[in-house]
Amino acid sequence: MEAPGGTWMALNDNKAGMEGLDKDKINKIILEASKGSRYYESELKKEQKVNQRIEKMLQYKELITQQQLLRAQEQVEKMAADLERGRCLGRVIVHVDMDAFYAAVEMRDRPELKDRPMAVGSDRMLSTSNYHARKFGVRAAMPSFIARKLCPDLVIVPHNFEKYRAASTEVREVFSEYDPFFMPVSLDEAYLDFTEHLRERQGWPEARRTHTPRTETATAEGRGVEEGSQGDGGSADLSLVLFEDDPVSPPGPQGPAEPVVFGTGAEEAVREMRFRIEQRTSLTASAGIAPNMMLAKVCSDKNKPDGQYCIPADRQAVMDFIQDLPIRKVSGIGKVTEKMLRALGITTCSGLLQQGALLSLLFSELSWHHFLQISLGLGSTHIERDSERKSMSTERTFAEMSSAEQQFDLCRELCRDLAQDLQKEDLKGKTVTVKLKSVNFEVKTRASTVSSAVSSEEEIYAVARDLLKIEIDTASPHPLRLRLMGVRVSGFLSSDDRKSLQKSIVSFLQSSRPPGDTPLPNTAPDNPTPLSGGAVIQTGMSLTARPSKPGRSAREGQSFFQRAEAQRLRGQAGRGEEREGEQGEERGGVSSCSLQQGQAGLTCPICFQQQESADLRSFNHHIDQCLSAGPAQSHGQGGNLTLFNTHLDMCLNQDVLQELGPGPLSHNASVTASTEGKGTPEPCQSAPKPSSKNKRCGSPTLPSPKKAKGLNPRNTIDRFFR
DNA sequence: GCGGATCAC
DNA sequence: TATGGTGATCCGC
Repeated sequence: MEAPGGTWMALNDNKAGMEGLDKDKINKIILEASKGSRYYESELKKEQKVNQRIEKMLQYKELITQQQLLRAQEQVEKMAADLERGRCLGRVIVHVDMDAFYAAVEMRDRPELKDRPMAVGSDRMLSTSNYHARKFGVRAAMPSFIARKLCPDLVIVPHNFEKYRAASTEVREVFSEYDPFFMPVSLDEAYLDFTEHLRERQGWPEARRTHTPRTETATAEGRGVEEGSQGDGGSADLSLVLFEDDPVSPPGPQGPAEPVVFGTGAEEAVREMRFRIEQRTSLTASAGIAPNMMLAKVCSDKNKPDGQYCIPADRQAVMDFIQDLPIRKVSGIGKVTEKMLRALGITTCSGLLQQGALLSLLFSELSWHHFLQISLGLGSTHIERDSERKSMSTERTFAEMSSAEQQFDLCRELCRDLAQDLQKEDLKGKTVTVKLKSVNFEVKTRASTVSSAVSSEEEIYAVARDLLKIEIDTASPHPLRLRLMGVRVSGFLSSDDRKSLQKSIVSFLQSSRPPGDTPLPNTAPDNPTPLSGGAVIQTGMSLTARPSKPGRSAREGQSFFQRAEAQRLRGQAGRGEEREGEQGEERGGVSSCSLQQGQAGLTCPICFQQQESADLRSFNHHIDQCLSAGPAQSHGQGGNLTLFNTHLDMCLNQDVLQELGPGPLSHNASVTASTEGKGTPEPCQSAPKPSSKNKRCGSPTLPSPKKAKGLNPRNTIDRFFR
């Protein structure tokens, strides 16, 4: 999905599809509609702040001496040389982006929308628009009332996420044939590593690269008649084979459903993938091919819609491409950064390189390293799957709310929703954050970290309520006039915490064994208060057990069975509407439970008798029975317990799963290992990711941050601009 | 750990 | 009349 963009209030002409209305006219309409509104005033204020930041930066720049600059220049050059040495051109990275995804899905399913300007969204805000509407200046993240002013005939279609998810699933199935470990960014976007595919593809016979177009009548709507009103005329007339890549003969002109043969090179392979996506979904995709993710992402935008662009694996080609590339095109450089850099006279990537020394003196280390990498056309060459989530939140915008009572009610409601979401992923966190936005669009967040992780409505609300109360009391006697409230939970238990809890569970289970049995040497030493049997029994009684009280140790709020269920559900449902929990399908889940589930059903960990039903709920019920009957009932054998321990390990701990070594997960495991920075035997190191969570630079070819810091600790003067 | 900002989608 | 929701990260305290 295209980013909102826009330079403050004005229209962002960054993107394609701006042929219709006069840009000035569009901007005028937007301004007219916005002027005087609280939103507008707030935007002005924000802009002022940025301007001040820039002012400070420029003032500081004046203080920089020639000598400082020379020293900095040296340092930057050294760093650039190091980066250059680590440059990797050996991988073929592809970024795929579906064209106007939501809008395209709606148009596919409702052909009458096809030649009308339309957008997908709510009454208040648009998610995306079709290319027809874009000519009017109607864009993603635009409020609907402005869109209607720009284009009175605009049709606004409400979201239908089920459909988008379904389409996305189909697209991803195609992706996985080229890279089973592709990295989804959102429903409509992904990075793929084509390197392996291309290696294999070299030996493929033509037949394996031949695809027959679907006939027009194959599906309900078909892809309809492209009227070629947009872009480069759609892809109905696939002129695929006239590309350089492969000498295969073109199909006869307009032959009915003539098979299409694709070449063996990167561009042909990507063309083939896009062709298959369109055949499969009647949706078009754009793609970028490049030696790294940063470049691939920029490339996919270049020939949008329904096009692709390739930067060959050649240093000069990369540098040529980078030369005049506007910095704003690079993912991670947003409105504010662009403006700050523009104030320094930098608008293109080559400018970043030329002004490297200056930037190293004006920006934080992380920032100027990032800039330097961009300026050299470097980026990550390894595609890592999503890491574990770090927070979960829910927030809502509403008509002005000033009554404290209502605010507390709403807060509770948000906590309830959030608790439900947390439970779906079986998460507990220690930090609760409340977000408030006033009717003047001023945003405040207030956080509190508690000693034991929370996940239930009551637990979260207990914290959130206090935070909210402080704000209300502080503002008193004035009421808080809110337009938005949100609640977030973060600080999730680490996998180490999970391990320790899982050991605790095991030790609990041991405690229910008859005396005389030697206990497993498994008790968590770092958990001074192992779970009391009562606690587990209480909270583990059933899947509908009420939330646990505060003050308990980690994760005990849910039984193992609840968690197994949660994990299973996780494998089916995504995380959210737009950004899904992608790796759910590949990791863990019920598949790892086959150890016990297998043919006959599940084995009860208490009585060690097989249960017929594989249904977790009834199984859980059985456990309840067993537990109520008391430990005296249990008569397990050591063998079974060991087996069960193993099972617990597998089900409870995804890290353990990965450590289990080769197998379907080995790729993941190796990726994880390499990102740990423990020496990467790979031919290509992942370029140090600027915005990576890893503070240290992953590549051994990089100078240590320490060195840079020691050189000029005061270099980082971002704070002067704030 | 907290809070404000920035960014992506 | 009227400008979203979710998640991540960075920076300076």
